[in-house]
Amino acid sequence: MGMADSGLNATAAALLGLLHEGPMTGGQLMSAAERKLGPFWTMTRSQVYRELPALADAGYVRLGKPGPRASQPYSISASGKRAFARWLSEPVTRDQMRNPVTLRVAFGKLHGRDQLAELYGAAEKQHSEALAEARDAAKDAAADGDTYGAAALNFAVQYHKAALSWLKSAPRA
Amino acid sequence: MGMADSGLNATAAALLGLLHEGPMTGGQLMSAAERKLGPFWTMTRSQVYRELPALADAGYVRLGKPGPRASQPYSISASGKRAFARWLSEPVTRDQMRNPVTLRVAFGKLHGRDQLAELYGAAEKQHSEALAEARDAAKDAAADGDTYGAAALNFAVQYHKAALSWLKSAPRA
DNA sequence: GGCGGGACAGTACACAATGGATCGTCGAAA
DNA sequence: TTTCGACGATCCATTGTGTACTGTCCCGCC
Repeated sequence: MGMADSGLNATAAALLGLLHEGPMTGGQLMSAAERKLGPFWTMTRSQVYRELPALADAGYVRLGKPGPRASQPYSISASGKRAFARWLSEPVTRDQMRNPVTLRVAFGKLHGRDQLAELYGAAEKQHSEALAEARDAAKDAAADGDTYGAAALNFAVQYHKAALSWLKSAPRA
Repeated sequence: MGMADSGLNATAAALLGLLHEGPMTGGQLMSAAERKLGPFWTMTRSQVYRELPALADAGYVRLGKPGPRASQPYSISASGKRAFARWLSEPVTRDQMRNPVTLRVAFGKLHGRDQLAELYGAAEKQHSEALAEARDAAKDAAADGDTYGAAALNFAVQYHKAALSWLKSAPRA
């Protein structure tokens, strides 16, 4: 029952996880993350490019030969794999929710009526688009035989469906 | 259609929203936020105590007479109400999701089998508890005649229900 | 050829959010 | 009356977000 602290934050761990598939540059990691994890795990370039040198310092990744545009390939090391495995066995942090639409709805009494309608419209648009994206991504993952990836993406699908159905029942005025 | 930038971040706006119900100290704001917004909007003490002086500097809240334990009551000012109204009319930021359980599931192939079962168990526990809390809070809000508050809390209810049902179908191995 | 403009890799920085440690004050139990 | 625990508040290190910027490469075009 490995419980030793991996010293990884979730972002670093996600990068190490992705690197299990092979060496990638920062840009490639960004797009892989967006494609495979994006719908349920946001990650920004700033974070990626901050963690990568830190991971290298820790010896968890190794640098390859710089490519075009100074792009820098990274590959995971044996100790990186060990750190990732340790991270997997750590207890999950309580999942946190910060939903800006819901926050506004909570103060619905202070809205003008048309404001609320606009809010719902924008929210429905966002969730519909995100739902479509998540569905596509899940289909791709399934087609690749990536059962776990598809399952994870399905979480996002369920989330957006729930949000959409909640929106339909939200108080109009 | 007021689109002028309110200059408020979501946390500051939430505080101003809560202060529409009357003057409160930092501690009272914390508990009010936890009770009424907690299930769909996490907020930490650090944030609250950082925003409050900033809000006072901006003239959006006024300080009352210090109470016991140096507790400091704040009341919203007219310009604070205006700033809040402006914030309400701003476009919502894209809602972002960072779900640590799902992230681990995405790397399910790299888990040991019993690790995955443990993960699901812990996640189910968390969501069940959160679901119960959200339900209670929604009931309280409804009993208070706070339709919007109840609707907002119902979002959390739907979310946790969706998460729980997703967990049941998640790949076991 | 050479000179645009645009896409892309990476950097920089300011601001926001999180979590944990700490400190003084107050109330109540021992 | 002392001590202990809860509470209000503060601080700080780390993490996350958003935007603007640098340089480089590609491609079409004259």
